[in-house]
Amino acid sequence: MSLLSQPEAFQQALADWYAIAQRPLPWRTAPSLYKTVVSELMAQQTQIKTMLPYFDRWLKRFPDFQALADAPSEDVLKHWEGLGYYSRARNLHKLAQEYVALDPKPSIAKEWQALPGIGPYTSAAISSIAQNFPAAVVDGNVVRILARLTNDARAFKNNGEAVKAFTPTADAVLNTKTPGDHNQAMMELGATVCQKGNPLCTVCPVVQFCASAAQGTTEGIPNIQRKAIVQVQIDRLWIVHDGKLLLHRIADDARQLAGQYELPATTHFATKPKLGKALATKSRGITNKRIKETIYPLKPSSLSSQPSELHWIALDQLDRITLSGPHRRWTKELLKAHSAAS
DNA sequence: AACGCGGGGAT
DNA sequence: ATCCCAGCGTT
Repeated sequence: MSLLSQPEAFQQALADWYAIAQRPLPWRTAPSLYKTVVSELMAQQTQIKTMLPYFDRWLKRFPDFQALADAPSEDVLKHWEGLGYYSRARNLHKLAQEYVALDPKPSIAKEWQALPGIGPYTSAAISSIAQNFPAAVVDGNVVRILARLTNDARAFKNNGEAVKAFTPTADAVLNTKTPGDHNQAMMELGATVCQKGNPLCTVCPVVQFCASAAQGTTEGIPNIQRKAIVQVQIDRLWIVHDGKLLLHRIADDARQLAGQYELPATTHFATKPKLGKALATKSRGITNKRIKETIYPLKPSSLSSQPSELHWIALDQLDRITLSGPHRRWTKELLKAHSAAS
């Protein structure tokens, strides 16, 4: 059996599997265009499992395009807090405002792509899933599946190059009768069976079409180069006084974490504060950085000056502001220890 | 074409 | 510790 000579047989095997194996996701049980749009924006570079609680909260607070369009932006950002890639939230907000004013509404992939936050992948996903438009999605899952099905061991410089390379194949195997289910089935297969490590070929519904399975080369495909990881060290301060915590507010026009709060770093002060024994050391990875952050306790009396971007936030008001994800978590941890100690 | 953007799940 | 995730916008 060959993928490209018998695309209909491949499509059928995939569809039969998807009908029984698909996960019950909240945007599948009672589908709507709005749910499709929200889920696709949230799913960009984010695992489905990670976004599920965010999706539910979002739908409760912003049940439709109009409610989202009317919401204040602080509210929108607050509901995205912790999910990362915050431009997605700003784009989704703008998208809702543009969408409610649009007439006629977008109905094909190219029209969706004109809206903010919608690129080639998301336009194909929305139009195929919600509007039965025949556009093939090419995400990380689809790249992996197609590279393996065709036993393509080429080395790609980055993910974008691989996406481009497999787009013609994705178009060629698309089931144009049921493009939405076909696209979701491809991604579902990649997420649950054709995984990066330990692919479950013995239960794969399309293994008979898979050239890499026949050759035993599946696990090493696709071959995509990665960027070097950069190590970063940041010293931060834990300054509590009179029931308030000193936090740094990132500028609204910053490229990174705009408008969000974080624990102040020593670099935020004109003269580096004198540090004692560390309160905690945290390590995390983001994109191509490995960040080590050491948090030092400091008495406010030892501060020489206070830059304007630093703000005292009452401890019982912390839930009202948006902190970057890890800093929200650490703040909660340290407050717990702080109250236990006092 | 290359780069920056977050945070977390899985191994 | 490392890879990668239902990618996009900017440079």
